[in-house]
Amino acid sequence: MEEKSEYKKGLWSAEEDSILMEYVRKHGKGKWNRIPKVTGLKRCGKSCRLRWINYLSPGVKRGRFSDQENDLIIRLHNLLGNRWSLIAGRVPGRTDNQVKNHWNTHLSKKLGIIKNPTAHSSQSQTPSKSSRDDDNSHSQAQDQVMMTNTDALPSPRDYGNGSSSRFWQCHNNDHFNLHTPTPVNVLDLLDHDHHVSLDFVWHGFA
DNA sequence: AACCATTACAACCGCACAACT
DNA sequence: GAGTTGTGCGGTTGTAATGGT
Repeated sequence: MEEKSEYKKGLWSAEEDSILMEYVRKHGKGKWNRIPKVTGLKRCGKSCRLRWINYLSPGVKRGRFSDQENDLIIRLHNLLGNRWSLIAGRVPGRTDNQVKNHWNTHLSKKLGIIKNPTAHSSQSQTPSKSSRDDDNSHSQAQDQVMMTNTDALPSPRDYGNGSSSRFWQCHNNDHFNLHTPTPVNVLDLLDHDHHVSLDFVWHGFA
């Protein structure tokens, strides 16, 4: 479908950003694949969408994560696992990509969670997609953190993978109602029903 | 000052699903 | 119903920035 080198890759320039912002201002979000045709921008629609969502969108908060945000993310991760979009949906101004990166670079280290115990080198995990099959099989260290009732919840991966979160959220609507406009306060659930104590997690945190 | 290692973040890739034709 | 397109998600990779020697 797509020509091999038709689209540019790598970091976005300020000029490209302004083109994309102008397009969204005029046409609104969506139909990302039309952007290169309409604007002449040498970026695929997928890249445009990502750039907008993660960087250009006015609602995106930038800069350091606060302690409150860290705490929130840890709690939500205990509850939801790697459902980054769901977690990000509960952290105002943060995108799933930001949350995911922050978790992988900061929080997982601080919590002593080792992603892939066999692949010890920092970068070179085996790139096999098989990780999709067992990515919810938390490390032992993480299991220690998982002192919630979430084991009683169906694993999102039990329903397949990829966008299974949609399916999952439907099945859990009666439980958490995660994506409704007036959602149940997940933290309340955590505090009252799951008794997640993060004191042990936070000792040593800055 | 120069080099190397590490960190933090931006971006890409592949997959899956829903909507549309 | 089958095929195509658009979108969203999570994992992974690339690279700029920073720190240490």
